[in-house]
Amino acid sequence: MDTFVSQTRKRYIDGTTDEQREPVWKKFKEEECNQGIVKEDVKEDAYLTEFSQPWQKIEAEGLDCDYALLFPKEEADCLYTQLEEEVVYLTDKTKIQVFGKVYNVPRKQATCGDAGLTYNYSGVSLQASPWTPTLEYIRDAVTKATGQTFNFVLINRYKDGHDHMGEHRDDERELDPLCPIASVSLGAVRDFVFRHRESRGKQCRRQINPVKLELAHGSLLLMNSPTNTHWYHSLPARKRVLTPRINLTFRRILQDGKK
DNA sequence: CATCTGGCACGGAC
DNA sequence: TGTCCGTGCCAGAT
Repeated sequence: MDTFVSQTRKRYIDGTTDEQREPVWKKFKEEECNQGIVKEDVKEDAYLTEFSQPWQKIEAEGLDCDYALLFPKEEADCLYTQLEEEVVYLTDKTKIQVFGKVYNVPRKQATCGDAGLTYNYSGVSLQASPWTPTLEYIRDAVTKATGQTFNFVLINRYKDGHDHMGEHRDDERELDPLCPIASVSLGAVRDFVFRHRESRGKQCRRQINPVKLELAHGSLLLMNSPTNTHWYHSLPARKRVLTPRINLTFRRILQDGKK
């Protein structure tokens, strides 16, 4: 089922392309967040035709993302099930050090990628396992949809709404800063929050509203340059979420850490 | 890329 | 309709 066309120019829900369009915004909470939010009630099948991609642009000062439903529900269900069988997560010895204390990460992690790649963050060094068939399939679907290639994927599994990830930037040295990061979501819908680096803290320099999204089952969020240099992102805990979410972030890693 | 805590907002019970 | 109270969310400290 070759639903996705090799087409590097993205087409949006309203049929326009990058050159033509104005950003389309939807408010998340009217009072708090007048930046963009992807919360359209999309009838996915209506947009996932053979010839168009239903991209939505998410923009703010220094933030540039594209969001689309990459997989229809049935296919996303299937991919989720296959990943649950295929992916071998690191044992719960995945530790992280913050403010001098060592913690287990509040989620499960795995890494796959081309042979020999390692990924370092917050003092942890993760060696890439070989690609699995399902991960290769998803990677190739992302490449067809975006025109971008990737040599590595970080897999995070959040077993329920208690699992989460704190605010951070993906600013590792070995990441190609100009290559977008492609985030594929499968399973439970979770909130996702961007916060501008200069609008954090009690006496922050500037008042810039956060950008809040819901990441749907089967969705793809492309984080384009320079988003990661200006904005932190997080996956906050959501107590009412009772089912798992698997997140795949496809990246391009530079072999010898040059920048 | 962590947890902990206090303040606050929201919503259900009555 | 008003108040009380439990829950969850967020921001700040560490």
